[in-house]
Amino acid sequence: MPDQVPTFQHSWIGDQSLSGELTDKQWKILKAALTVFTEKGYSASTTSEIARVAGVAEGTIFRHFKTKKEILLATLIPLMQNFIGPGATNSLHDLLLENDNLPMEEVLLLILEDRQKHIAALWPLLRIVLLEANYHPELKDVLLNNVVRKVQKSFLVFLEQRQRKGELRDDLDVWKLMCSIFGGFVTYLVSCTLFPEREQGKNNRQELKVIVELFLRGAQKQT
Amino acid sequence: MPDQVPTFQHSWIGDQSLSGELTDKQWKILKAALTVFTEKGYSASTTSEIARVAGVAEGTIFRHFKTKKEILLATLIPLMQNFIGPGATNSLHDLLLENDNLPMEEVLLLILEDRQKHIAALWPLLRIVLLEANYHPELKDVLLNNVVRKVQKSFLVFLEQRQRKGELRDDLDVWKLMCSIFGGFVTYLVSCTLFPEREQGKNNRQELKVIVELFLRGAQKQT
DNA sequence: TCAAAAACGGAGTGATTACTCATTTAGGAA
DNA sequence: TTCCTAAATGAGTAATCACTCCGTTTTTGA
Repeated sequence: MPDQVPTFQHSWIGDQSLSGELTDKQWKILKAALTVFTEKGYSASTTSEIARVAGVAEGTIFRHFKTKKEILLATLIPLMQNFIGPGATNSLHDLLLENDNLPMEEVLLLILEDRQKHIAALWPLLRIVLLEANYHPELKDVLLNNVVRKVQKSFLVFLEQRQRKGELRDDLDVWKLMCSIFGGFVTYLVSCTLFPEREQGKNNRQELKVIVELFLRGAQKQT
Repeated sequence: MPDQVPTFQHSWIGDQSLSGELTDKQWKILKAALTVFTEKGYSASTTSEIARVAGVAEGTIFRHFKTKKEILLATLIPLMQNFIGPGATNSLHDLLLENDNLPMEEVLLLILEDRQKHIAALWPLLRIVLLEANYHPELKDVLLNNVVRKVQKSFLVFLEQRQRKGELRDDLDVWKLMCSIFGGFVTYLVSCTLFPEREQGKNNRQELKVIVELFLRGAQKQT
């Protein structure tokens, strides 16, 4: 059997994303684990394959991690805490600071375009996190508290500011407004991957503009 | 080890949902398989546990199904074709026929309430279907063609009718309108399960009304 | 009523699993 | 060079996996 070449390169992972103090071997193991888990899911992955991909002996793996599950957690939890979470909020935060004076419509478009690129780049990682969070409560906790809640908070603050400026209706909960734009956006992303034929040849920015406009017509203060 | 009592009872499955011609044993096996897969996922489930839950010998399983994967497909594919798919479209179809004369807002509210109940009742089944579709293309195909596309079509027809009546804007694709209401609705459902504390004590119907109103303000023809 | 056929049971198969452990290797200090 | 220690190794282990085989029981049909 020939060696399989991993189809998914984790080029976006910096050394600091997994943990501060990692030996060369630990680093190789976690990177290999991420590759294998990403391709087959946790249950269908084997420690022997992780060892093979990492280029170390199987015994070495269990010198650094007590169990297979510990490998999963040691891989995904630091990535959520140090990479996915900060990556999601920092970029959003900067974007909001820099464009505070722009009209709502343009800021939202910038945000959605930025998020779309970000999600696309991280998709293999996000996919395995979302899937495995269903079976491992430890992952679900970290996902909720270090990613979901933080992104929510940043975005809610932004919407509340705009609400105070009078650019958004104040007769209903900002949460509902967030659900509306978030839902429309995610549904568009899903629709792009499930039905690529539908979105082919269309201008992505134009499509995002429609989503923003549809949201704002519902969410803006009545003139 | 004491026998485990399945925590998820598939009381909603009718005999005809899985297949027309099933022996008693086959029926027991598929029901047990569904229970076990639902709890642990496909990869982490074992044929010996399925046999135990079904109350048959492990050999009996492989008399009826060649492989473990065949059990998965024989369980989920008929359920999608005969139960999830029809259940989703029939109810929608009836509801639209009966309330053709009602204003858009009320019909949408009825639809969302109906869908919410339906999804809640089927959730354990839908969950395993959505999760395993990520790893088994055969499931993904059936899910797309026998569930997603059919629901879409029914709903698109409804929206197009209302568009022709002048109740919805005709300056943009109905698809976008569908994405908008669908996204807002699904996001609300997800938010209810992820953050139950947020929705506790609130009137569900009232919350759905807000979603509908938010959508319609964006999607209705400007007066 | 009875023989042929089909269904069933459960011990058993080799392969594979997560994980262990005695041994080897590597690298720095004396 | 010669230790010493910690890291790395890979053959090995018991358990478990999906799946088979064959004797027994049940069903079928005439």
